[in-house]
Amino acid sequence: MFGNQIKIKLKREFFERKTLVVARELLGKYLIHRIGTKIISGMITETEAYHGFRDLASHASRGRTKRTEIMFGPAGHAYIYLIYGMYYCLNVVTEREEYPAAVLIRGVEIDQKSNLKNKNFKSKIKIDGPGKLTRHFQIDKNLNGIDVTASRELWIEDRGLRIPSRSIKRTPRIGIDYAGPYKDKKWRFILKP
DNA sequence: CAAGAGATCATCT
DNA sequence: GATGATCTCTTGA
Repeated sequence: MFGNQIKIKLKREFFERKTLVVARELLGKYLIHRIGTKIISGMITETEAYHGFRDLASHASRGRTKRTEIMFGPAGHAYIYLIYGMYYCLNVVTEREEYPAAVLIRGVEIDQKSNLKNKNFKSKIKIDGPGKLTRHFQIDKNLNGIDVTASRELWIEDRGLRIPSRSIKRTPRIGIDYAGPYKDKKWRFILKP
């Protein structure tokens, strides 16, 4: 049986809000990638917000280009790009059209079942880092631009978890030392273990 | 443990 | 031609 677990695909309105709110509220939601009959899923534990024209850490601060176009588009679409020649990063676009913003999904926790001598063990495994995450989820450029609120391939679910604010940590974002006054903004959200 | 470097390429100058 | 919203491995204290 499937039990009575709530599973609600996040709608566009969820992503049309302020980027910092979306980044905060994505913690505890479930990222799902379906490849044929195979499902890869995990609970989101770490995000970062990139928003506005001035945020020097955001690709969009360099202007509207072919690559960043998607960040200026409607909320709920995936923004996926290649970084350092070998890793993909998965973002979801937020806020209104024409305002460039997205949330980078940096970490998830997955359930892993291992079978050892006829005994089933369930364990949680953490995947830290956007590059490792996309590698695990088998996400690449082919999914760039996809509408995560309509897709049956890639989406995000609410399974009814409420995350209290005391279990959330905020820190500056990673890998953006060049971002001047924006490098110290606490726009990274982490679900404490 | 911390620090440094290499991998590797789409995107922008 | 330079660089980056990263990761992994190596070196050295």
